[in-house]
This record gives sequence, structure tokens and C-alpha cells, in this order.
Amino acid sequence: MGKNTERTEMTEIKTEDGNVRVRMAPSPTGFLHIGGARTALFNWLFAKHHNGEFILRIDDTDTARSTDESMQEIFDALKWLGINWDKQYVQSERRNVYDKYVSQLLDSGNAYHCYCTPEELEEIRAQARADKQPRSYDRRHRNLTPEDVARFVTEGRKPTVRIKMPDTPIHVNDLILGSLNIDPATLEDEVIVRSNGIPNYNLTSIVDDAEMQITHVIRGTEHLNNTPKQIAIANALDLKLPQFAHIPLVLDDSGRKLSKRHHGDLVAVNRYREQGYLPEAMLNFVARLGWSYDDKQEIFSVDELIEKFDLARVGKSGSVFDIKKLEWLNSHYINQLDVASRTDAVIPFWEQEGLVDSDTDRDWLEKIVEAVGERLTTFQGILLQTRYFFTDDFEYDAKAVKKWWGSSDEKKQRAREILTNLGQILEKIPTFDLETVETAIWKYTDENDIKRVAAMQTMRIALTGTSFGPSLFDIVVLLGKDEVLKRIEKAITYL
RNA sequence: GCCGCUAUCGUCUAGGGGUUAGGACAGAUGGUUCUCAGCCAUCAAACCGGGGUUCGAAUCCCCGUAGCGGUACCA
Repeated sequence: MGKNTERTEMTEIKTEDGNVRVRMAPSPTGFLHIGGARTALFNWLFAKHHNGEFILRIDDTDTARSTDESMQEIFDALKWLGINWDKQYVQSERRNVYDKYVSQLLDSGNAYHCYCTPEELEEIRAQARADKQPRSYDRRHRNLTPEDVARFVTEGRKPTVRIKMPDTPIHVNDLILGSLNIDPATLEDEVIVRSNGIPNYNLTSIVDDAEMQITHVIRGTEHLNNTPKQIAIANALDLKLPQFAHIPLVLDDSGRKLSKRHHGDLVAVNRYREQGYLPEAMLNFVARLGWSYDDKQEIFSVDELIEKFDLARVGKSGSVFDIKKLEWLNSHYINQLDVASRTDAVIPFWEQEGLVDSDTDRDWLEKIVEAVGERLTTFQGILLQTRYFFTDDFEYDAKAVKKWWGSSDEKKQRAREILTNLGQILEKIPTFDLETVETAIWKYTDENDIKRVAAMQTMRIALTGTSFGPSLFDIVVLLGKDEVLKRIEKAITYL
């Protein structure tokens, strides 16, 4: 890229054992969405590229919102993507670790108890905003007298713990954004332990990053504002800092950050799995959101991604999630698969609809898949393409009927005639194979001066209800003589 | 309100002091074919604005503007 002249050089090796170590730290408050998948992927690629370690850390300090179910979903999504992790931690099991550091902070005077009530805080905030102050909390409990404390305690107030922010600027060398200086006047004395005693994100995150010897924190830019807070905490604790790399957000088509709250499971990774997307396609797609290699390559295998991934080629601006491109990649990867694999992938979708069961002839199914060819953008798309193979219970598409069967009496009569003739011809065919069927039909159209398109589309609608799909000869042969004649009869009656 | 980040075709992006500003997805048109998809060919489509610096700025600097993110006892 070359445009990040301000970017600091990355220190190659940082842990005691000389490895790169990164982590993905989701909070289990919902499914893994596209943005989370990309964060995971970037971390994982970075780790793999450097022969380092990728850690999965469940940041579940928000006990009110965290669920086991969500944790399981995140595991499933990552496994499906093929993003494997070397170690796994759950923050709720590490309370003693955090408590130790909090005591240290309290003892050293770098943190203090705050007895403000939520209502009081709300007032302070409103006032600060009205006064156009750069920060809201006025640090009023920084220096409480023992009398004050005693009073609050008798009132039954449970304190939070706040970190004392320094009055000197904090400097961040972000691997993607470059050099940043934060004015201490804007720094909030952040709550690091809730009144229920559970520490929260800014404390646990940076403590764990140090404890786990994380060398690089690669996360979304929504965390950029947390970085100085975490640096302050680490400094107060004399902890070693990781290097930070804030990757730009993944946005929806109106430019907003993708989130569970606003987009629901439309952006859930598992949803794409259910719809018949391939993990390779998802990985390839998501990798190119914010990262690029050169101006030539769009298709990257996982191995290539590992080999070529580099934080220096991650851009600074957000990228819009464009499903059309995902679909294009998905069809590319689907078409890469042989017929047997594609059949395997598609069978569950047929089964779900009750079209196929374990008794259905496998060879026949493979032939159907072969006939469908490169028409799939997702495996789920097989239903739209092939439903009529399994049932004649379908509607004739209105637009197709209007165009090829016609609405006037003469046109309908003409369609009936074609269908009748075709039916008679097919009935007489001794061996119902591709070549014979094709020859017979072409003979009919050419000798009777009927447009091939007209005859074919007229029959296609009778057989499938639609005006699109695989080669009609394939359909005829796969359906078999009896079924074809039956459907022609049915169409003639309908007309 | 306050703090911060960002800004190249509709989208993902390449480029990064002198280029016909390149590619891909999507779109349009034509060709191939029984349709659709595909494939092939072609077309349309961008440097947010204003000031500097410079012989020369999309590229460097400043100022705007806009968008987004944060502003929680969420992460």
C-alpha cells in the first residue's frame, strides 16, 4: 500500500518463547456475525502467517447478557469456517486473576471506589454535556474522606472501582492507523469493577492480554477509544503492552456498522452456512473486506491467504458488505467441486423439503446435479432449480405462460398443437436417451418450420412450470417417458 | 454536545507528485445456445470541496464538509 508512512514498524517477535500470539475475544451475547468473522480471520491469518498462536478468549464479564448458547454458536461458526484455535479461555473463570490486579491498583492509589448511584451519574453526564465538557464523570469520588465513605456505606451503597487516568498524554502506535496522541483532558476515570464486584472489559481485556502474552491486538475500530484507557490501566499495573492494530468496520449498504442489534441474523455467519454457502467462499469474501493483495487477484485459497496476509495491506476505511460479491465467490467455489461433492452438499436441502429420502436413487440425483451445471450460487438454490424433478405439483409461471403459451385462443391452440405433436413423437421413441430425443425433436421442429425456441419453451413450461433451467433434453430424459407424457397431457388440459 | 477515525467508479479495491487513474463484483449492450446460467466481446461508471506546497497534486500539508465509531456499573 505504501500510504501509511506513519505506521510504525512491527516488532516481529514478542513473547518469551519468541512467538507471535494473538487472540479473538468475542462476547457471547449472540451469534458470530460477518464483522466478527473477519476479526477472527485476520487474527488467525496473522497468527498462521507468523507461525504463531491463535487464542480464543470468551469475554463474558457481562453476566447479564452472556449465554452458553451463544458461546456454542460462536464455536460452531468458527469451526465451520475452519478457524481453529490453539488455546481457549473463559473470563468468567478467571475472577481471581482480575481481583488480584484490582487490589494492586487500589493499593497503589491508581484506582478508587466510587459510590455514585446510577441516577447521580446520569445527572453528572447531562450536566457535562450541557456544559460541553469533553468528559462526563467529574471524578468527585477520587478523594473521599473516611467520613464520606462511612456515610455511603451506611446508606447501603455498593461502590464501583474507577481507574485514575493520568494527566499526561497517551500515545498509541497503531499498526494500521499510525501514530495517535490522546489528550488526557478527554480521558474518563473509567469504571473497572462494577458494583456487583465483577470487573469489566477494559480491565479484564488488557490484563488478560498481558497475562496471556498477547503480542498483537487486532480488533475492530469500535475499540479505538478503549485503547488509551487500557494503556493507562496497563501502565498503572506496569504490564507489558501488546501492539495494537485497529481494523476498519464492516458496514451495511447504508454505511453503518454491522451489528446484531440492527441487522439481526441476516449477518450471522451460521445463517450463511444454512443457506448453502461454502466456508471457502465466506473466508475469501471476508478477507477482501479491508484487505487487498494487488490489483490482479480476487480468488484466494486459505493457504494463499495465510501466505499473503499482511497488516500493512489493510486499509483504514470501512467496507460495505456486498452480498452480490459473496454470491459470485460462492458460485465460483461451488463450481470447483465435482458432481459427487455437489450432490452431497445439496441432498440435505432436498431432504428438508421432503423431496428426497434415503431411498432415492443416487445416480439419478447426480445426473440432476450435473444437468444443473453451473447454475447454483448457493446450495439452497438447488430447490428453485430442481423441485419439478421430484413433483408435478407446481404452478405454471404466469409470465412464462403469457409469453410462450399465449393468452389468445389461436396462440393457445398453437401451444396445444405443439404439445400434442411432441407428446406423440416422444411416445414413439423406443430408446429414451439424449441423442434420440434430441434428434426426434429437432426433426419435428425443422420439418414443420416451427421455431426451436417456441417448441422448447412451450414444452419446458409444461414440464417444469418455468421458462429457465437446464437443457430441456436433460430434463426430458431425467424425468422419463411416462412422466413427460403425463405432464404434457396435464398441460394440454390446463390450456 | 464532546472525543476520535475515515474519505478513488453503485460496491470491494490498485495506484500514490507527471498514468488514457487499473482490476473485480454488480449494471448495460452484442455474440454463442432450446431458456436461464455460463462463456466471449464491448460499454457506462470514481480521485468529497476549498486553499496551499510544487514547473506539476488524486497523491504531500492545512481548513472545511460529510460519513462513521465511541461517548455505559456492554464488549
